[in-house]
Amino acid sequence: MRPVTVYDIAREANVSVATVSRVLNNTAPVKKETRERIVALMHKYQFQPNALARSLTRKETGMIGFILPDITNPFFPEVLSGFDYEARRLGYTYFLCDTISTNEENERLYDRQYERESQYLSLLMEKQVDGIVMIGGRVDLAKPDPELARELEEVAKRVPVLLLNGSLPKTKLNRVSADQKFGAELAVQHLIELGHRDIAVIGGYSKMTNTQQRLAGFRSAMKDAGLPVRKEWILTEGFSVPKGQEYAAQLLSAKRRPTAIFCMNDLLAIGALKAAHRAGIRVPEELSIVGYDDIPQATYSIPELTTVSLMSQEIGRQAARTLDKMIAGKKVPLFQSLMPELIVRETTARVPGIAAD
Amino acid sequence: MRPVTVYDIAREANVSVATVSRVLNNTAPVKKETRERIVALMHKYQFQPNALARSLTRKETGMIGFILPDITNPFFPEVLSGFDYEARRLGYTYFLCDTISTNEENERLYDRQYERESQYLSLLMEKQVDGIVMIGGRVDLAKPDPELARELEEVAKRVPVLLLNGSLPKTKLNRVSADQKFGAELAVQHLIELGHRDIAVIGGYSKMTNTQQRLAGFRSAMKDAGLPVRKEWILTEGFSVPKGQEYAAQLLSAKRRPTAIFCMNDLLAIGALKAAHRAGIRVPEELSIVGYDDIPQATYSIPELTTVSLMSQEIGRQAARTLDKMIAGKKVPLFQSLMPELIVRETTARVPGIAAD
DNA sequence: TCTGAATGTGAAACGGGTTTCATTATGGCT
DNA sequence: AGCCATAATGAAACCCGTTTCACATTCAGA
Repeated sequence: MRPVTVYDIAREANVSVATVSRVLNNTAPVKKETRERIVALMHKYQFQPNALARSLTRKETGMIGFILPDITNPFFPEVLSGFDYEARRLGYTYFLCDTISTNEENERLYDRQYERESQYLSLLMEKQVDGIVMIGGRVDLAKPDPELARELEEVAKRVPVLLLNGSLPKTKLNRVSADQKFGAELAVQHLIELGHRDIAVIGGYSKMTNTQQRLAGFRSAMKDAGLPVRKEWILTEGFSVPKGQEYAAQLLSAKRRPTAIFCMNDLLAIGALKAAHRAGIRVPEELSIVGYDDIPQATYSIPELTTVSLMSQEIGRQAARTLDKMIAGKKVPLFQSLMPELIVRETTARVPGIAAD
Repeated sequence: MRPVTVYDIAREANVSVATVSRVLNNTAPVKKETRERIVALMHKYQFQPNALARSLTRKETGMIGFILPDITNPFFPEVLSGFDYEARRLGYTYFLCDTISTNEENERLYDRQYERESQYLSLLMEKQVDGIVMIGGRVDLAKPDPELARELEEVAKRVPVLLLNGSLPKTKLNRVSADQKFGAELAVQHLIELGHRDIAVIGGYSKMTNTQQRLAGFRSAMKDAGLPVRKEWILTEGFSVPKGQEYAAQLLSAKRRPTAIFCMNDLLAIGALKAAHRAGIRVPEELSIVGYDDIPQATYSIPELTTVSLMSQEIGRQAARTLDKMIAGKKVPLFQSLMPELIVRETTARVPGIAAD
């Protein structure tokens, strides 16, 4: 059976569709009894206006595209849940666009990710979304992908685009990010205050903006404290638990080993925790570990992770609010920065051999 | 600047819009040179067909609504990622509909969840989605919510609806689920084979179908082995890490305590692990723990969790495939069941005091 | 009583595609 | 040479709302 339309309602109410539309949207006064007759019919037939038709003329859909690299990475659900909260409140629905591929064996493949980003960008345009938010992937590259830059600028001419936790230097795209350098400084300063001098860093991808900024934070904190940075204690390229375990195992098996490890995310920190455990090294007594992101899992581990909170939910919320303003044509700052917080839990302690104050 | 339409292309190519549409969709033969002329113009202007307009006539949108209770619960991203994989392959995009509320303090509120489900249902209808998949929430209630049942049956008349890992007894709604009872039997039999006789169960919600089924599996496995079930060792109402910790702590502090705990999900198991650690009880030497779901975090803990894999990704994939068939009007089985697998890792061992074979 | 403003309503155009139907040109085959 | 199937294309209707414009009423104020 065909869904009921404004025409059906109009016919049965003996009015024109214009009038039906008017009561539907409250856009013009309608005589009380006429209105009631129409409303009654709408209820009777459970009339639901076709959003496609409506959007076609109104030129707004209330739909947003959210492009992210991998929903199974717990950082993104956090951001997304903040975004969801505000977006829903503001009357938007959103397409989730995951750019990772998995093969039949459920292994994650990052190789075609960039291609996917482009595909989604044009798909979303066709779907006439009101706005697009992008996080991760090529947005995170320090050396901006010229292809993506060109593409995004093209897209941004037609529909508001917001970049989260990343940037595309040389382009004028709006973005909201956590201050990565500051976050890293927070973490490293904390370790230094605990007496650590031998601090290693693991994880991240050297090509990513975020990683570079955090590394910069690390370096600046070390420099401020007059501490040397040892190249062989900076192990990048990776963001997963296994990688964390691998790098930490490597560090811990060397003759000289660090007393603290700063991890580029919590997953790595969890891996480091496992490596320490396997090596029989106690955390935090013999080794301090600090993570980054403050995903929920940071409190699941034993001991619980000391970490830097990016306030992921807050980023998501801010994204929704900002995008809404952009859609409404209001002015928004080109760049919004959120200050991370250090969350001290159980994986950090005074450096071994130094008495507490 | 106004986006370019088929009319613009048609005018400049000196053809009618019908012809443009034909090359766009390859629905009828078009003379080679005409086609080339049109294609060239499409490239020149970067023509992107308006999906709204297209969907309006075609009466299909390629959009699906995915309703779930809480994206930050790691089980759902797993399912979703499987769903994403297949849905994308089949040419669908989907709206993510999270029904949980969070207040400004980021606390999760479950109270208005049911209301949200209903709101999303009608929103999705208005958006003209081709299909809807629902997981968790009221779908999971053993005593079906008559309101939801009525509503869903109404919706299902218009658009295919698929229920994941749940059911709505008395309704004829398609569903795909993991066999919860079987999964629980797997877990409990494993413990029994290791010599455990004193087995406790924690977590779940007594009103939920899944919980009841798993409990049934637990009971049947115990009965088959001729073991008694102690009421005070079944602690339900909860699915989180803190709850797991709380319940396990309670069990472990009693005079007589179980030698094994079967947890209704991995989050609870992680909590139990923490409780054991705090109580100074070694896992698995003194206490065996088995989880449920096999979320990625199950391998992050120390020791790694023995758990039951629901093959969450597989459920998501199957959902996408099935929904696609339903949309295409093909016949699909009313109920599809996936068999869970036991994943033995490090949290289970022979019961203390009994030598290995 | 007259007038300008506000109320109430319908006809028709519009948004941007798809699809049906009709028409003409073309090619293969007897 | 004649005929039918197929290719190639356009005009117009359609999908389902919104919006503009025009027109008729009603009402308050002078």
